[in-house]
Amino acid sequence: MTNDPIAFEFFNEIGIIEQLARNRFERVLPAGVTLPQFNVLNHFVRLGGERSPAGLANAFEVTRQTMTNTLQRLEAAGLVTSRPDPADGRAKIIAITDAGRAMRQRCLEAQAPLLAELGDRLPEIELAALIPGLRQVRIVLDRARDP
Amino acid sequence: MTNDPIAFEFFNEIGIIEQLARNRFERVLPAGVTLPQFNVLNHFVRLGGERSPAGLANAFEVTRQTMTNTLQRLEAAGLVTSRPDPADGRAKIIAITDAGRAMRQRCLEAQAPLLAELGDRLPEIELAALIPGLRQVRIVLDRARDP
DNA sequence: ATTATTTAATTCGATATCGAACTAATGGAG
DNA sequence: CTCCATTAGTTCGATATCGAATTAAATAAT
Repeated sequence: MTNDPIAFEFFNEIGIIEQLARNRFERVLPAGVTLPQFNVLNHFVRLGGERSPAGLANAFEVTRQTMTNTLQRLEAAGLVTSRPDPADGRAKIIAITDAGRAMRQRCLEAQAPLLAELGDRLPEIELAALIPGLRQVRIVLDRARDP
Repeated sequence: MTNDPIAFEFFNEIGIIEQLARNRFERVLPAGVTLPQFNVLNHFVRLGGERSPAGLANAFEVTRQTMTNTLQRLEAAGLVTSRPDPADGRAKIIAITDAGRAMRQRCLEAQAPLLAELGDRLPEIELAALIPGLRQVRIVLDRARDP
């Protein structure tokens, strides 16, 4: 149908899927919480401990400016706290609050029906089969960053 | 490592890849042209003819508001033209200009080195193997839209 | 020890994107 | 024909995201 390079087709599908998935996820999240915000809360709950803004930016592959923005909104909503790093005058230390944990839980519950619905339509086996290949692509792209 | 649902892992990889790929694409585009803008120009050149804003919005899976925004920027830059649809008083008809075609060509040339670099690191065979699965996921997600 | 480079975080301006709400035109139900 | 629901396009406000530039602190180089 088209004779675009394979890479074009590939990234086209990726882009469309990302858009559709983000949209569906965001529509079921509790009011005021966005997907990037949820991802940060989820990160804290899953991995525990505290993190620097730069560490979070790195983990999510966004710039520090972007993470600053997201963290400011989370802090304004009382979902995370921020304190100076005693060991490094430039740095901050971000921690999740109890309200943040509760909100993350609410988000999970809100998403459960959506995940179940997707599970009906997309057998997990099919998704699982794609993950190793995607991970490899991600690693290659990641390694090819700015250097 | 984690015991998230498979779907979570999947969409996580999708999201990160999309972000990295978009970033790399945009950095090689000529100044003033963004990825969504290029995609519209490319669409016109590949498929020919004219299109309504709503048709373009549908093709790219974005809202009409978003497409209005992109088209206004393209028109301001002289890369597309807009005229009323004689058959429907509400509608517009968008067409690419010669400048738009030239710009699309410049974008392709600017991206060639990047595609070549990716080709070195990501054998096309691997990408090609993932495409059918991705397409299926995309179709399922697309079908599950707003109803 | 002084200087230069790197790193952390931020601010600013731009674009994309969505949802909500609006206007105008179309088209179908009575 | 009249009224109402639908559709096309737009405007507005919010969030995410990046690149560029700034400030301050840490680290390396000399």
